[in-house]
Amino acid sequence: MPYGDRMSSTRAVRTARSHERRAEILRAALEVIAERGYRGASLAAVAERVGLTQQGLLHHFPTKEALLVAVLEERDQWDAVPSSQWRLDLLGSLVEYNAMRPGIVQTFSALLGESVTEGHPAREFFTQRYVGVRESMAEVLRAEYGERLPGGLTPERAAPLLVAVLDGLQYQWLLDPEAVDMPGAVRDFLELLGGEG
Amino acid sequence: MPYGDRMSSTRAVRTARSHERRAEILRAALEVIAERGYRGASLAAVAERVGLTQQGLLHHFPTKEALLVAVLEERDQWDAVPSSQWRLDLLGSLVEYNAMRPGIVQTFSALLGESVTEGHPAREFFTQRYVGVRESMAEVLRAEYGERLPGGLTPERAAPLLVAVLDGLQYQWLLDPEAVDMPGAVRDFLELLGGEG
DNA sequence: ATTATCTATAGATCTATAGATAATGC
DNA sequence: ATTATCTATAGATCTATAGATAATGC
Repeated sequence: MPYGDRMSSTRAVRTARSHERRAEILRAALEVIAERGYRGASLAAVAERVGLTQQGLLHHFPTKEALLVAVLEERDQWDAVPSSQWRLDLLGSLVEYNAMRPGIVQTFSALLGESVTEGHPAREFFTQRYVGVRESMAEVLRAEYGERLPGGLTPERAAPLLVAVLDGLQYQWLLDPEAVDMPGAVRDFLELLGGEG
Repeated sequence: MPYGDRMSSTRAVRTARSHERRAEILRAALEVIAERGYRGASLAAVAERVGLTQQGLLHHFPTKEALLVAVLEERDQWDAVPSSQWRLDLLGSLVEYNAMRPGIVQTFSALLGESVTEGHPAREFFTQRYVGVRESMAEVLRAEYGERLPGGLTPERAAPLLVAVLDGLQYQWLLDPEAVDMPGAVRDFLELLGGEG
């Protein structure tokens, strides 16, 4: 189908360019949100970072909220945690990796903090995300330990604690990286869950 | 000293009135910050809640930042945690109490989240607060268990975990109160720290 | 022809200052 | 006389819409 081919290859080029631009914008948005939060991030600040005017940016994302939604959807990175294939002893390494990317952690933490306020466009996203993350964590814990962890908890009781430790440590670490050994603390917690060794 | 007396009683009345007004404003600010965060909170919204114009409010607090500082200083409530007199088994009850005051928890959590962004006026406050809270928690743990907790951790290693659990659970609970038993989870964690019983 | 980007601009806000007026307490 | 509050307003922003112009790819 030459016609179809021409069409789709044309489109492919166009969307490739467009996707590139969108990706640039999303990267910039991620940075600006890390620095100022979503409410404090202006479209103009994001646009400037990719050499566009604010109105030029709105060609790619029709509203500020659409931009945030795209940022949230893009970032399965911060959903890299779960999946039934996961092994618990990878968690320490994952946190070590996060500790090398303070920007991402800061964007995530700023958005999570804002999301508890009323009418925040990320609220539903985070609510659903935590439902899923708790379930996945419980699965991972069950795969590792069965119905009862060495520490005595069921996977379902341990999961929210594990998630809370990860999130809570991020705030302490972002505020005072020198004072908090985030990966070390996570490993401490895993040992606590898993019994003496 | 009749003169001194008259002076101070006059002042006492004035400051009493003024303090009352300031307290009203701080309460309103707490609410508005819970709903919209600090950056999203407008002076006009706070003022309206106490029946003032925005300019009238600025008579009591000269800038928006001064208002936030006053809010943070006022709230030793969220610093009610530490002190060497504390007993660890009160923590569950404290969290139970917090679970009945979602407004306060939400204000705290929204501010903590925002505070990791650049140039946020609460950043230094939270950084210092966590240094102190970790130290106090370590002391409390040491008073209870000595140099080594039953779970195997030192007080200094356990303290950031305990604090992280408290903060992290608050976000999960604020987003989905039905799904998260915050006081129960805290008690689970305390048992984990303290060994089987 | 379509897509990307720009200029112009409307319409809301927002913080903060200046200065007038009312209320309070000697 | 001091304190509390108000009106008026400056000066910045901010998001979003309308419509023109440039670039891209048939």
